[in-house]
Amino acid sequence: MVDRPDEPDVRTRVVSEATRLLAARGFDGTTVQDIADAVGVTKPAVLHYFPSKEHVREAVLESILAYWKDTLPRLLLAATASEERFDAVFGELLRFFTSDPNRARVVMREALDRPAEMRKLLRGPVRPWLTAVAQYIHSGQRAERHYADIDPEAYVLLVLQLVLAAAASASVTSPVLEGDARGRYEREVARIARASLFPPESRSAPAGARKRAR
Amino acid sequence: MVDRPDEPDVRTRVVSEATRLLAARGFDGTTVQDIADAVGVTKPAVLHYFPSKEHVREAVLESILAYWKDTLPRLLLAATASEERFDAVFGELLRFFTSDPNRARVVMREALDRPAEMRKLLRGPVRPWLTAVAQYIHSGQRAERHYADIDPEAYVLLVLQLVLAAAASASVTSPVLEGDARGRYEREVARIARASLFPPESRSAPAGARKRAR
DNA sequence: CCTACCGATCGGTAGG
DNA sequence: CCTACCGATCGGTAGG
Repeated sequence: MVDRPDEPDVRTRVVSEATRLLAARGFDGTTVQDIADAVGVTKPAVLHYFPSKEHVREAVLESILAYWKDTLPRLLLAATASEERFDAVFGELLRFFTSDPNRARVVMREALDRPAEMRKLLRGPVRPWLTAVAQYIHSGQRAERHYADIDPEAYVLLVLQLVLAAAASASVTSPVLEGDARGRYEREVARIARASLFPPESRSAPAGARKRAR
Repeated sequence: MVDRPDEPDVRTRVVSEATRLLAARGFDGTTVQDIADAVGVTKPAVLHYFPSKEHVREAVLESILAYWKDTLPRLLLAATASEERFDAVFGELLRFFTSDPNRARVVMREALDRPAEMRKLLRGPVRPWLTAVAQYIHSGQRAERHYADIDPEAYVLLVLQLVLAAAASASVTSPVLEGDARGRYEREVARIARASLFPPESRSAPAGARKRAR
């Protein structure tokens, strides 16, 4: 357990490199040797810290979920106004996943590879937070801040998916866009999420067709 | 090469079963033997029709893309009005992928597993169609039918992603929703795509259009 | 299309 | 006795 104090311990580095490799190649496409090579240790060394390859996968997913277990409640409780709350949660969601697209890729692969486990996660530990956010939208609907025909639960799940998909595939889709592709892509994600939640202000209504440089 | 006339030939059945298996387990998680067993032939039989496992993968992806190469131009040319065009293309997109979620899963896995190839596809053969749809949105903006601040190219890419993600993961996210989960999910996808494109009609306008901070 | 195989490489574990 | 590993190789299975 004792380690050099000036560098991250092997466990931490395994999780970090495994995140990168699992995102790029998937679980079956990554060997324990690949992870060991990336960290700079031997394969048995990796299997000393994690009893099996499966344990590495779980640690990677856990490191991503752990962040939100702490952050989401803090964001929801800190913001009081409705729009503040949207900006705080959505902004952090977008920032977290675009700042390291590998996190989004790992989550998407997990949903594809192990749907049963992901379902269990959504119906269990994640559920209360989805419900909480949906509840805020529902309140906003009663106060006529949001569109009346939103399905709050479905909206929350779909915006989450949109952010994940956008972050995971920005490097693939960006070359299609000219100029600041990443910026354009991220701004449009935020615009879609916002425009489908908040009706436009009267002044910014359809009319003023501003033409976009391109 | 000769086959019974009353049942699909082996090639077709391999593509069909491989779509299912690749969607569920991915390329590295699927063995040629798995495909052979699903079809009811031996492994060498599969490798008789397709020179390698890689050729099976390409045939699966091709069978999905081929549909759109025919359908998209037809839909774009048939509809004349702007809203008709949106409904026609978006509706068919949603129908195609939700009617067999495995198609969406295969495309998503392909984007994750082979980003370079997917990039080439987007910049090459798919590009003209993305541009065409974006161009229609751009025209709609000039005619003040759409929001002025839409980034058409980014919007098209993101709606495509949203539909793919929604279709691919409906079986995972649906258990969170009560009642007709699939229906709620699909209706909300359509609502988000529409509400972020078309400003609301005046009658359905936001009651208390409030000011947005940020 | 099957039976019978190949070179290689997989995840995991032995003794030291 | 423990920890933190290494070199070597296990039984099985992959694509072809």
